[in-house]
Amino acid sequence: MGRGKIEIKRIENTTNRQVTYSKRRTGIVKKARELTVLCDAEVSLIMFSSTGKLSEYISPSTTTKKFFDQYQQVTAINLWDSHYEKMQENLRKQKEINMKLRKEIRQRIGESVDDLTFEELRGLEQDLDGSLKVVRDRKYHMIATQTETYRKKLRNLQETHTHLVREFEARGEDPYYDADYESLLGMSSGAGHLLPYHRLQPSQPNLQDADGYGHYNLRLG
Amino acid sequence: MGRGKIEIKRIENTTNRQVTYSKRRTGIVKKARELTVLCDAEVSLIMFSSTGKLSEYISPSTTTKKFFDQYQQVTAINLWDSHYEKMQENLRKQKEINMKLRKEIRQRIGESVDDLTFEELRGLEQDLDGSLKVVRDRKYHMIATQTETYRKKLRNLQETHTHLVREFEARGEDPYYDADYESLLGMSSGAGHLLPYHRLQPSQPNLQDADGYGHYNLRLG
DNA sequence: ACCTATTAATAACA
DNA sequence: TTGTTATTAATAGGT
Repeated sequence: MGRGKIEIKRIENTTNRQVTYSKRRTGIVKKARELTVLCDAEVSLIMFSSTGKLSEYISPSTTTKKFFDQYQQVTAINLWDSHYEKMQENLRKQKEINMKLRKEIRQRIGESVDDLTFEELRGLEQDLDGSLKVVRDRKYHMIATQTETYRKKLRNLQETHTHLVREFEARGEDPYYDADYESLLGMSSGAGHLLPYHRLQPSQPNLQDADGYGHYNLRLG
Repeated sequence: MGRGKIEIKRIENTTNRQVTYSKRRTGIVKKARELTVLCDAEVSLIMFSSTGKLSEYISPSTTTKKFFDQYQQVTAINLWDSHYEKMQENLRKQKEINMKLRKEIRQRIGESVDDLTFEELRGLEQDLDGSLKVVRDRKYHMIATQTETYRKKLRNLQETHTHLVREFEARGEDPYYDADYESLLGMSSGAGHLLPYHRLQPSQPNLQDADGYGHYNLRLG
């Protein structure tokens, strides 16, 4: 329907394409309106030009939203809605849980303990007592472990020293080195038990802080 | 364009109207498709017949959702999206907080205490110790209060009885009731079990937004 | 559904 | 963009 028949394929000439878009757009909107009126139908026509410009026709007596709703009702794209509902419900639950947790913590901390019944109080006390025991045990275990590590390292060091000394002795080197070594030992440790000829007795772990909060250097490893 | 010109107004004859709808629907969809191809446009055409039947054309390479998104982006019906984003973010935060709270509780209970540093352990121990003290204090205070109440009641009872006895004495009755009263006292003054133990459900906190995270009114108007 | 006279849309051009 | 117009496309009414 024009001065010549055209093939239905993309019009490469930009100007031409835009002119055609404009004219045909007018035409299709007219068709949509006619369909609406003649046949008592509801029509939504939305178009984006290649440049992204929006045009639309929506049959009167129908808002866009209403149209979408109707469309969704038919096509079940309203998964959205249920998703939304679920999300809201989820949020509500999360908040609720949250509050309960907060309250529990508050009580465990010792706040807001005034409105508990005696039985609840007694239960909470026992809980706390148990927890405290666990934590203390863990602490002591940690101290013990670290102490043990420390002792092992110490023992290792001693053995290294022993080997060193034996090497020196085996080589029968200039006694200069011996003297030097002895003085070195004397300076570096001041502890008789580090001397290679003394066997270390298994000393007790240093637990003087067992009842307090001792300052061990626990990051030996 | 037909055997005669027609006025653009509702076709009253139902059959005629439906035939026309069918024919014109085909026509307009063809137009839409041509527009899409010729002009490189995106087109959404949705139609409901007067009987509620849905027909649609949506340009290929565009999903319905994408189309809606694009439409909403242009028309600002996308209030939705931002609401949704906020909600999702909110939910994420709630869950995160939740996890932290759970972890804290677990540690306070004494579980999952193994991955704490020594310092953290020490802090936790002190916390627990403090909390335990608070709870114990509360418990003792409760006992004291209850005991005091009990004593007052007892005293009251005694006074009442004393008055009674005096009345009896004044009336010259046999002091038989004295003995009975004493034995009654002996039985009931065991104290502890008179405390009113109530096993109550943990009180339900009012959860309305008390956590400070605003609750959005997410519904579209 | 199909047919086709007739009207409507529009391609090319200005 | 808008207008003109030759030409094609859509379709109303009838079968």
